[in-house]
Amino acid sequence: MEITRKAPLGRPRGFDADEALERAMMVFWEQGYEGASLTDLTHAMGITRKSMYAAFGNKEELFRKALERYTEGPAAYAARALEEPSAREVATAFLAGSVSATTRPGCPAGCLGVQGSLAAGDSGRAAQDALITWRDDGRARLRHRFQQAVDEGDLPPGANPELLARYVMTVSNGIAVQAAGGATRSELQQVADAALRNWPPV
Amino acid sequence: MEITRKAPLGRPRGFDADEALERAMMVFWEQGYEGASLTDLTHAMGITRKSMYAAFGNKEELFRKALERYTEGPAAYAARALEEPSAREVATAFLAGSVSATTRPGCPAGCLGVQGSLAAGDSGRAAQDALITWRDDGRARLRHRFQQAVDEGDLPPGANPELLARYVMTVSNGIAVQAAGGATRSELQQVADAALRNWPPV
DNA sequence: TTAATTCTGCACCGATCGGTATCTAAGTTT
DNA sequence: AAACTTAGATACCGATCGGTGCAGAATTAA
Repeated sequence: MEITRKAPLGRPRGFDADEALERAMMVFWEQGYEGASLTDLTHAMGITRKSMYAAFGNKEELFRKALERYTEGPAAYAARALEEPSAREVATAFLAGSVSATTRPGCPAGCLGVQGSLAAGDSGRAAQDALITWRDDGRARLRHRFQQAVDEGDLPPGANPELLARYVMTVSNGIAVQAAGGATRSELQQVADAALRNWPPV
Repeated sequence: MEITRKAPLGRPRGFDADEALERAMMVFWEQGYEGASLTDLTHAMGITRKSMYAAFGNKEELFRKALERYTEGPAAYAARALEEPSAREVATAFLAGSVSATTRPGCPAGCLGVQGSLAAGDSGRAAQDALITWRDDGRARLRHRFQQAVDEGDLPPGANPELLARYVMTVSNGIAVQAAGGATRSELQQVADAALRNWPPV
């Protein structure tokens, strides 16, 4: 025992799995789950189909892993926003993060969590469900944070954390759609500012 | 000359083209452009591929016609909202219409103009562009209406019709995404109310 | 060296994609 | 009834879909 495995058995893979996943994420982000073919994906990843299947399982699992990477990368603003000291700052940071993430130069316009699979045929149902869960999860975290703000007296006792979370999430999703249609960063930041001009919107 | 064509030559079609288009619209609405296969579409329409091609051209034109029908049907709330007497009522009616159209029982959840083709591969680019144009058009109509409100003194002189239109459209798009994720009508109406609690959001 | 293991590259699988050719049946005009 | 035009059904087209089988190359352990 205690044999420290210095290197895995067999021929080592000839590509960087992290970078390949990053490339796959970009393709899904731009073309959506169903719109991204294995040919598109593997060409962007710089590997063959066989290598992709060996490293990631199948298209569906590749999408799930790309979504995880998206959460920890371009969408990390969401987790950071939750750590802001007040509900107002949480909402402000969340929307500002949405704006910058959906209009980042060098990345596809919009949000992978929205346009990855908003409507789908049979083959895309699993991805569609995964994204619904993903958005629900983000909304739940906002709700908890706003509930905490109510408990702390940061928000008035009558404030509705459920509604506030859905409100912020709705504006964020709308920003993503607008960005996918070509709206610029400054245009969307103005919208975000307008959405938070009276906060909380009781 | 002056021969009044009483009936078109040849065998008359054995199906109602309007109803077939309605069915196709529902399939595109639910599955998106790329997610809806010709098999899905023609089965729902109750006709054969050949009849579909003869009556509508091809899949892309079928989608465009389905989008027109959507505009005049489920999305007719938009045109009606523009006729409201004040900017506030326009925005209120527009968002209320969004809520009810995206959560209508018996129809797919969400908005065809958003989820029909938000992200797409090569084969869906044309549909994607058509929807971007469609949403831009709706936003332009809102902008003109709000400009009119400024001209009439209904909105203060400093109001920004461009921003107001984008704000309303953003919330509407967000409502569509939320609806696609299963949000209920009353939940979304609360969001719409919150978004208009201070209007205009200057 | 040898055996075991795993990655790569290529060809290939059946299924489905959007779109069409063909044939027959059905209707209209003359 | 003849001539003409179109609807409907079926089978089919080449291309692409997601996914694999297989042979060979590369590496580790013995």
